[in-house]
Amino acid sequence: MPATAAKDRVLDALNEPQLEAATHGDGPLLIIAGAGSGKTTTLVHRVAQLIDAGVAPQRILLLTFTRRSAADMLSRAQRVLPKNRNSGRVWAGTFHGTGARLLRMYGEAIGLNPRFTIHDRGDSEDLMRSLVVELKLNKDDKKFPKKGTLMAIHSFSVNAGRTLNQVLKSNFSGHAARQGPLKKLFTAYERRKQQLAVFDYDDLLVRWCELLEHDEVGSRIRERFDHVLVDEYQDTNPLQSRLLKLLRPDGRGLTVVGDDAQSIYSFRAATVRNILDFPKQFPKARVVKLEQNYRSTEPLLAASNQVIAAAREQYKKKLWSDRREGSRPQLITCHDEDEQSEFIVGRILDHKKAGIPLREQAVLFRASHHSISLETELARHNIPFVKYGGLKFVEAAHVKDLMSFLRLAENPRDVVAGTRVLTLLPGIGPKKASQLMEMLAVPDADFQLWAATKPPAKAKQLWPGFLIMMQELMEQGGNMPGQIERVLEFYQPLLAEQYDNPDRRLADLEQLQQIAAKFDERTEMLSDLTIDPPTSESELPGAAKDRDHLVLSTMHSAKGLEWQAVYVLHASEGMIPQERSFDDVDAVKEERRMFYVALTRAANWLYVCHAQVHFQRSGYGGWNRWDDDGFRELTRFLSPGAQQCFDRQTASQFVPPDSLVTSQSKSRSPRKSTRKKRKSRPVRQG
DNA sequence: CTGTTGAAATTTTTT
DNA sequence: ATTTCAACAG
Repeated sequence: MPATAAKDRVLDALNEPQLEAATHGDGPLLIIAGAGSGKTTTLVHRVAQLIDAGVAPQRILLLTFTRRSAADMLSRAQRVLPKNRNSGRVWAGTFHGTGARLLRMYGEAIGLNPRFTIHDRGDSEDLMRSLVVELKLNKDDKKFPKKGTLMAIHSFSVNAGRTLNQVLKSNFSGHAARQGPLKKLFTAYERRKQQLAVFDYDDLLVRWCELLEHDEVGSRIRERFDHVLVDEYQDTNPLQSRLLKLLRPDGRGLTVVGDDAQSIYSFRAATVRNILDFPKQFPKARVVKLEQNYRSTEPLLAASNQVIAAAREQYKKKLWSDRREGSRPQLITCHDEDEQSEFIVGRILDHKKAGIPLREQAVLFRASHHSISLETELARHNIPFVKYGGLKFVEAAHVKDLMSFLRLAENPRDVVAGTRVLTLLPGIGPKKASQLMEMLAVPDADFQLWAATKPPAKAKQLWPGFLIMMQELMEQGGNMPGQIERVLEFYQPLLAEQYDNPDRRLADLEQLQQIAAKFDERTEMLSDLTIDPPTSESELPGAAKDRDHLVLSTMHSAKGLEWQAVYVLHASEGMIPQERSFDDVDAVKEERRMFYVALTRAANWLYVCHAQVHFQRSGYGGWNRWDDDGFRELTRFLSPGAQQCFDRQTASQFVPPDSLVTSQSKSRSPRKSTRKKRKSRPVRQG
C-alpha cells in the first residue's frame, strides 16, 4: 500500500488485526469481532481506506442493522478521511432499506409496479387476517392461529428459505396439523400482495433476489458495486445470505463482520450458520479475529467471559482488555421488584452525582414490559428517560390512520390502507369498505370511481369532501406537511370522536408533520417511516436534544451500543432465560447470548439485579397469572464460577464500589483506587 | 351491515 | 392489555 500521509491518517490508531482487516484487498473477508473490540472502528476505517485508495464512494454498499448505525459509520468515516474525499455517497443502510431503494430503481424492468407501497408488520397481519375471514379458515377451527402467529410462520419460512412443512415441524409444532389450510392461506396471501402492488418486509429481500436473478438487471446491479460490507453478520438469515451470494458470487469485494457469540435474532430466522460457514462458502476467505476489548474494564470482561464460556460455538476467541483498573461488577439481590426499582434509581443518582451523565447510563431488560415498575419509580424521581424497543410512534393507532390516508393516495389498490381509512367513516364497516376497495382494483384507478356510489346515510355528509381530498392527494406531489395538513382538516373531527386523549394524539400528528418536512416525496416518506421508524422519543423532532436522558432498552435494541454504567434488570430464571424457552435447548443458548450482549454493553460499571419474589405479570395487565409463590431463582447463566467474578450484595445493605466515589466527571476509566478487599455479603439462599 | 358489549384466551425480541 | 368471537340492537 502507498505510504501517503493521508493513508497514515486513515489507518493510525488501529491495532494489528484491525489494520489487517481495514487494508485487506478485495478477496472475501470475514472479521470475527468480539464484543467491544472496535468492530465499528474497523469497518469505518476499511470504508475510509477504500475511498482513500480511489474506490468511488457510490460503488461501496454498506449494509447495517439499523439506519442509525449506517449514518454513524458514514459520519465517522468522513472524520477520518482527508477533506477532498467524501463518504456521503456511499450506499449505506439496512438490507430492507437498500432493497426498497433498488426495487424503485430497477423493479419496473422485471415487471414490478414502481409505486408499490410497503406494509409494516401490523399491515401484513391485517391483510393475513382478512384472508382468513375470506377463506373462512377459522369457521370450524377455533384454534386456528391468530394473525400474529400466521405472519410469524410465513415470514420465518420465507426468511429461512424452508418449506412450510419444515417450519411447522421445527418451530410451530402446535400447528403442524394445519399444513393444508395454512398452505392455502399463504398462497392466497402472496397472490393478493401482487394484485395490490404492496410489499411486506420480506418482499423487499425476496424481490431484491429476483432482481439479482434476472439476467440483465442482475448484472447491472452487480456491476454497480465494487465492495459490499455487512455489519452484524451473525444476525443475518439464509435469505440474506442468498442475497449476498447473488450480489458477490465469488465473494470478491465482500466483507462481513460479526460475532457468533452475539447472535440473538433467531426468531427472525437469523442463523449463526451464516457466519460459521462463511469460509466454506468462500474457500478463499481471509478470517481476521479482533480479540482486544477496548470498551470494558478487565473485571467486567472477566464476568462476561465466564458467562459466555459455557456456550461458545466455534471461532474461539479470548477477549482481553488492558483496562486493568475498575470495580468488579455488582450482583444485587433484591427482595422484590419494588426494591429493585428503588435500588436502581438510587444508583443512577449516585452515578450522576459522581459525574456520569444520564445518557451514559442504561437499564437493560429481556422484554419491554419488564421495565414498567422502574418507569414509575423514575417518574416519581423526575429522572428523564428514553426507551428503546417496545411500542413505536408509528404504530400508534392515530399515526397509522393518518399514514393510511397518504398510503391510499399513493396506491389506491392498497386494501389495508383503504379499509383502515374507510372504516373510520361512520356507517362504513368492513363489508362496505371491501366493496369500495374492489372498485379500485383496476388499472389506473382513481377516487372518481367512488363518486357514483351512494354512501351509507351516516357517511353522507363526509363523503364528498372525502373524495375531493383523496383525489387531490393522489394528484399532488411534494409538500408533505401540506398534505398532512389537508388530511388533518378531514381527520381531526373523526379522531376527536373515536379516541380518548384526542389532544395528545393530535400533538403526535403535529410531530409527524414535522418529520414529514424532511421528505421531498411522499413515496420516500412512506417507505422510510415504514422500514426505519424512529425507535424512541429522542429520535423525534422537538425532542430536547440537549436534555440529558437515561436510556432504557430491551437487550435486543441495545446491540452494538455501550454505556459507562449498565444496570441489568430481572436476572432470574423465567425472565432470562424466559420461561417459554426452557424446553428448547437452542432457545436457551440464545438467551445466554442475549445476557452476554447485555453484560458486554458496560464500559465501567455493571449492576446485575435480581428480585427474589416476583409475580410474573402478563403484558401490561396487572394481575397475577401464576399459581406459584412468585419465588425466583437467580438466572442459570450466572454459574458459581461466574458469580465469583461479581461482588454479591443485597439491595438493602448496599455499599457502593470504591471506583465510583473516586471517579471524576467525564473520565472514561475510573480512577485508580486504593481498593480495600471487601467481603461479599452473604445472601439468603433458598 | 354496522357498532356495541361482554366473555374467554393470551404471554418476547423487530426489519 | 389486547385480540377474537358471539350476541344483539338499530
